Amino acid sequence: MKRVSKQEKLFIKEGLIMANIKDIAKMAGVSVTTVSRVLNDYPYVSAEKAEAVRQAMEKCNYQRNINAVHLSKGRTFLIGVVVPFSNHPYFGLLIEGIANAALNNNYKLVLIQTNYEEEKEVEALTMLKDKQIDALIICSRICDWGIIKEFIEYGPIVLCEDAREKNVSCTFVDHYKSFSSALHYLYGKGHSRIGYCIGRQSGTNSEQRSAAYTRFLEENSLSFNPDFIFSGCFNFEDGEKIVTDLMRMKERPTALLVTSDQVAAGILTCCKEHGIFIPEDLAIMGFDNQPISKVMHITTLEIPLVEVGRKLFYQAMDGERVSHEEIAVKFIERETV
Amino acid sequence: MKRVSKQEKLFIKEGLIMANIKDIAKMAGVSVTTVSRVLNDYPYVSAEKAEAVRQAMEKCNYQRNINAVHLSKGRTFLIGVVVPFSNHPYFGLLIEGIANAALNNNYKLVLIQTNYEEEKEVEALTMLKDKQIDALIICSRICDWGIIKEFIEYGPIVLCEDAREKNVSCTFVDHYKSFSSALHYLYGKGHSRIGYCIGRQSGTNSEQRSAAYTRFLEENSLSFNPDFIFSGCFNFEDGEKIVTDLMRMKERPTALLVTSDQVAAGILTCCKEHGIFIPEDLAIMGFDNQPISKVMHITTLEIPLVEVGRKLFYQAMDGERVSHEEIAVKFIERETV
DNA sequence: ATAATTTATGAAACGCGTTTCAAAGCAAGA
DNA sequence: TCTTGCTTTGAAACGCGTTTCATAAATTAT
Repeated sequence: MKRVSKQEKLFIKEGLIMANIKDIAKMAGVSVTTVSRVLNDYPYVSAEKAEAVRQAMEKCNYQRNINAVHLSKGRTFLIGVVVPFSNHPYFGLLIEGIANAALNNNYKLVLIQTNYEEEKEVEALTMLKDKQIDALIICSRICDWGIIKEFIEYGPIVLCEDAREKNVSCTFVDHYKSFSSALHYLYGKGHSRIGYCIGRQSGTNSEQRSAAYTRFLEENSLSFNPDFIFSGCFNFEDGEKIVTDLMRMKERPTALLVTSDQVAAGILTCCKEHGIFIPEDLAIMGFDNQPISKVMHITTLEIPLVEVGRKLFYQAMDGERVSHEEIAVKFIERETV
Repeated sequence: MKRVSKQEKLFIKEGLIMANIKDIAKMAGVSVTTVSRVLNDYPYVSAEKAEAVRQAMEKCNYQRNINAVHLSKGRTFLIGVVVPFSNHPYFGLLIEGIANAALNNNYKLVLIQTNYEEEKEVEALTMLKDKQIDALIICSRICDWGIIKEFIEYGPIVLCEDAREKNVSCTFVDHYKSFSSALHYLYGKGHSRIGYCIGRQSGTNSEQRSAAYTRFLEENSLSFNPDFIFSGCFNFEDGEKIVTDLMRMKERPTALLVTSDQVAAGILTCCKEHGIFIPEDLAIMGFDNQPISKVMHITTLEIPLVEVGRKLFYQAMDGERVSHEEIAVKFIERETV
């Protein structure tokens, strides 16, 4: 046991060296147990001893080492959030909802931006295993379910996709249902050449949309044209490429179902520049009801993303129970169809 | 010292109870020091002992407790990032730059969304003090410098504002200079009734812009009209309110300097709907050169935000040195002036 | 009056990994 | 031959806080 010199005692008292709980105990004339009790608002400490502890802490500007607390308690009050991109309105809104709920519950976010690389997703899962985060929310992923399920035993994992057949919690939109209803709405408006724009073609959400589209075509005896499917559509600026592609096509869709209002807004803006009239030449329907859709009068389906984020957080906190929450999608009719 | 029962040994071997370093040492027939040496790629371990350790770890699916590692080593490989909003393109790009650099250097981000509340900013600073994060990047703040400087002793703090006169590192745009040059450009194009749109009126960056505007008016003997300054402009949809305000004004600016391309795009879109011609009736100049500015042909000043984020990260990693990096702003002329 | 409960305190063990220092053997250099 | 440096290993101390269990006194309930 290293003996503390007089010089070090002086430094600790003046806050030049960080004091530890033993220093505080000695200075206050109590045991480390009593100091810990004061720190953790435990009832059985006399008022005078509690005050002595508080004064010692203030004199030394004491701050406990949080890693020691985490080791002892087995919790870090950090929650991991996996997103493919930070700079994207959809995920920005999810993060906002999660972040606000987290701060209201004394949790902090660890943001893991994956760029849709499996290795990064596994890093996030490993943080759960090595106890660096108390829970993990996966907003979008590329890794197989088989990988995720190996980590469930280490802590709560929550998905932002339909996981009703899996033993993890989720908050999700039934994309098959909402995509189908949007397709039927467009069909009811007289459209039979309908295309759609998505971010990527893999993933649970995208598979559901694809299935809905295929089913829709069959039900209505419509032929499938692969050129009517546009992927890689994430941001406003991606609308430009879609319009360029449309201009080149002999046979064009007369309606586009676009899985992001931002992209829909980009398409709309570029169509105006190229003399394509909306909705006469091309009807456009968005998703999410982001603020930009109101400004530009885009017909859309509303998903309350901040609220989804909030629910994801509370599911992650409820580590005892697995729950599956479906989010209702609301139809917002404006001027683009 | 608690004696481990035969049942517990079996559970550890089968991975039903998490093994600790002592279990691995016993199973491999070495000391915990040797196990730690293997874990940390220390050279002085014989090949056969290293292999025995590795096999024991694999058999138990061993994962060390990262909080114990952090306690021992005094580092968590977490970096705090303070942003006012998650859902905003400017901060989204900064975070993207920081996040990519962080992952390339084995660091993870702890995202603290403050909604411009001082209390939240102090929470972030406290994480530095209690050793939960190794460094802190403040992208935008509301708290006084007096608060920040009390935390410098606990670890590296990096600001995204001009902090050349302070003992913290920063990566910044000289907003006085760039705002001045933009004002002079508009003046040179014949405009004397020039307004500007900003997010908020407080903060280092905003003060510099305000000073540049005041100086510009004086130099050119132009009168100050408070109605020409629009604040609360963060997103595309905020453009709508600005255009509504413009329509009500008797005396309107003939040019607008807008501190975000997103807002400029929103203004542009709404002007078109209200019969205001760009640039004939109103010239618009943006900032950042976000992708949307190219699609909509907005004249702008380019700030490479992803690169700024990257630089902020590397400054935070260089805890030994204080550095101040000015970012050059590049003029991009398009069609809105 | 006796038993049970509450209040208050502290020594020591506990969580789990890292590091220091001692010890021993071997090889190279003076 | 002696000294120095390298290689290898492990016991014990260290980091810093939390919790358990023992002890004693005071208060309340039977």
